[in-house]
Amino acid sequence: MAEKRQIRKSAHRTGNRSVRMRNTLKILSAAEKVFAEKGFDGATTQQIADIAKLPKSNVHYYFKTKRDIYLALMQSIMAPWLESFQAISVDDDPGDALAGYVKRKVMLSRERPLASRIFANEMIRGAPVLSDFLRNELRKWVEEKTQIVKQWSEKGKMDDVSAAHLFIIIWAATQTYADFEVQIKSVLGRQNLETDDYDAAAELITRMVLRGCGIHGDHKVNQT
Amino acid sequence: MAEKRQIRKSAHRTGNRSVRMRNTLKILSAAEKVFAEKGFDGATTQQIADIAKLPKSNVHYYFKTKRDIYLALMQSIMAPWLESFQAISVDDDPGDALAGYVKRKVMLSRERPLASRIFANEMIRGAPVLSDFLRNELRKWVEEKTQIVKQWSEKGKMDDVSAAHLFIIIWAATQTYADFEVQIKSVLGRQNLETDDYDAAAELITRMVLRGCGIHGDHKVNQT
DNA sequence: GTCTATAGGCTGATAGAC
DNA sequence: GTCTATCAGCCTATAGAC
Repeated sequence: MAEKRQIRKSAHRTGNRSVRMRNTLKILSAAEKVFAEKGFDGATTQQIADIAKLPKSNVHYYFKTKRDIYLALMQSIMAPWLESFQAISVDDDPGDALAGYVKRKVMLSRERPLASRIFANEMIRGAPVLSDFLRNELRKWVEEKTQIVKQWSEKGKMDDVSAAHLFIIIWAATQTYADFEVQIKSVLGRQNLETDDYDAAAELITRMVLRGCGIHGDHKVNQT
Repeated sequence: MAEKRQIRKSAHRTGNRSVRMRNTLKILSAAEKVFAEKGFDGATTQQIADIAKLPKSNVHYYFKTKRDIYLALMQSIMAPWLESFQAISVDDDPGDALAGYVKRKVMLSRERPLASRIFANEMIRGAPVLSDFLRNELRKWVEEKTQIVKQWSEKGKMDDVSAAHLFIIIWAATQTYADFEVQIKSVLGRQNLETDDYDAAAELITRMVLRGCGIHGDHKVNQT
């Protein structure tokens, strides 16, 4: 009987966990759409529930508050951002490292445009949720890269440019292809952005970055 | 007696018009703050009224709906944008024209950051209000500039780059200093962005643009 | 032109039956 | 884990006294 109960309990737990995971993912996926388009204040739990095809109260069962959904979502959004941070070390060739970074960021804009828009909304609002991330992780990352750029320029591999401004511009140029997609489709006269468009973007951004840094020659893209 | 009435009427009208104008401006100024931070859906007429220091019903007296406030505001936001479009003609030196355009756009980001953020929100939402502007005016402007760039490159004044992608990147790089101001302050370790920071931004963006386009030499900034 | 009062609807969130 | 019913509060917008 003890065994029986344990089996039932276990089956029950497994069942719950898989249902929980499935619904949690449905909610986060729906929330990504709504928060990206409406911003935090404009988004409603009702819209999220509708898109997730769950009753609103069910959404509140998995996430106590709207803010909790937003926080969970922000975690999943920041993970790829942080991964793209790796690479770029002193031992790299600056041209390869920067070209690879631009390429990865453009790919991220293509693959997760909604994530990029939610991040943009968060920044426009003044980063109420990500202010710690900005002050700590990001700040520290830029300081590290500043040192690397300094060393690269001392070795004569590139000009002495401000790493902070350089990355600000790279982020802006790459993320704009996700955040301002409507505008870009209009300007390019496209119904949808295709591989060629993202390639053209990555190529021009890379050329501007490398030449702007005084880096010459061909560069293999540093895939991570 | 006819004169008297006319004088009174006239005085009355003048009084109304000046009150109307003053309050309309107060509302638009307040709305700029609220729409910039909360987006269209997140903004409330109550917040706008509070910041404008007017009763909410008074706001509805001047603008029938929240959307009307937004539309009026968008007009005032787009005016400087459209002005910055002028300049850049075939007769210009490409280096001077592009350097001047970057400079003006960075200045706009500094002077009207809220306007830039409202525009960003509008694009992120999918441009429900500005879609006509994107399809017509903006599209046409880029096509004109594409021709100019082509002629410049045929004359050997610059490389044959995509004008569309070039301007997309310039817009992104310059507007990011308004839209993502929190992030930039964090990364630069500043409490507030100062003249030097905007100058450094304009300088690096200009260098990247000019070198990316294969334009060499010094360039005077084309102020308009 | 101003402002109080209020309509009518939607919001985030919860209680409690199943 | 699901879902109906419901709460208190806020929302846009308007009516109507002044």
